Amino acid sequence: MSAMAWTEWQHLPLAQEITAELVKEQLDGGQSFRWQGMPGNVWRGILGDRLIDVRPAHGGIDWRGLHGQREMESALKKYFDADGRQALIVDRLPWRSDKVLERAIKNFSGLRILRHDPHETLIGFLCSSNKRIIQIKVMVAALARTMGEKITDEHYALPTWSRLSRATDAELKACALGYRAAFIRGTAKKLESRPRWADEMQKLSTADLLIELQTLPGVGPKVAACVALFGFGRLESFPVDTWVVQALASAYELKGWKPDKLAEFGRTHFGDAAGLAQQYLFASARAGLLVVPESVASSTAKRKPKKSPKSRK
DNA sequence: ACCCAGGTTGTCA
DNA sequence: TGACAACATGGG
Repeated sequence: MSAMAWTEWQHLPLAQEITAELVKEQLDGGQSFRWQGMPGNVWRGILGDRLIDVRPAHGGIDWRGLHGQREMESALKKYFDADGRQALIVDRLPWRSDKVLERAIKNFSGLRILRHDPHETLIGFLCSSNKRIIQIKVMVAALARTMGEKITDEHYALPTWSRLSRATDAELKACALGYRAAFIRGTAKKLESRPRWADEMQKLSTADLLIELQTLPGVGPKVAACVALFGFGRLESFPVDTWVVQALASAYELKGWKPDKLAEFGRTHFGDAAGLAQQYLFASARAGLLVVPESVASSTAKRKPKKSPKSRK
């Protein structure tokens, strides 16, 4: 394809207003690894085999896509929760009795869990261990460029599990996955013969889904929780990563708790939208905006200040 | 040069 | 079960 043929910009109303900062947090804050920032608050991303631009606009978002791509608007409506279903769910969180959560929600008011494709989510988070978000994006883009279908000269869809199962050592090496290459290949070997794996897993309860996902190589409790949350829309799934460990330790006085215990705390304390709560806490912690209760603040104030991980991104 | 990164796995008590 | 190092790679 020589020149990209874009449609005209079109408007998609969203049930709740969205700011440029929220769009950035949602598209580039660790939920997705397939968007890149462009001039003018525009974000260019790949949804399946579609190349799409979006930008915040009054009352919703503006978007455009390449001519000939199918079902772009319906895909975006689902992706951005245009109906506003999550607003009702956020209100069910225990923010009335939880000052930390209340503040975290206010910090990123309107933040949503994007409804991603399971395949894309699984690939992304298989690459996520011991990597920063920016580096995960590089690895995922390399996988697409090396083995995916071309959309434009610069944009590629993600490869299928069937294709990934046939990846050569050289192809995987070119993606700079490190030890994660074995995760991708191992999971590909298990899923290449299950083209309907996502549909099959969607039928499972969330508890069973998490167990099923963890049978895949490279998928432990945290990656499974992320895939369930972002890829399968299970808003009760509560991923515990390094940021959440820090956040819960400092703001909820849960120092020394191990991840599985923290996950249990998250599920019971935050309830059926624990994953949404997690995302507000995650975003607030990364932005250095997490509120620490007085009792904790006073007890830690005497300790020598330790370097906060927020200085890097 | 050294430390860390949206963790998982294998290996020892 | 539970703690702990190893794991590849890149950036600060």
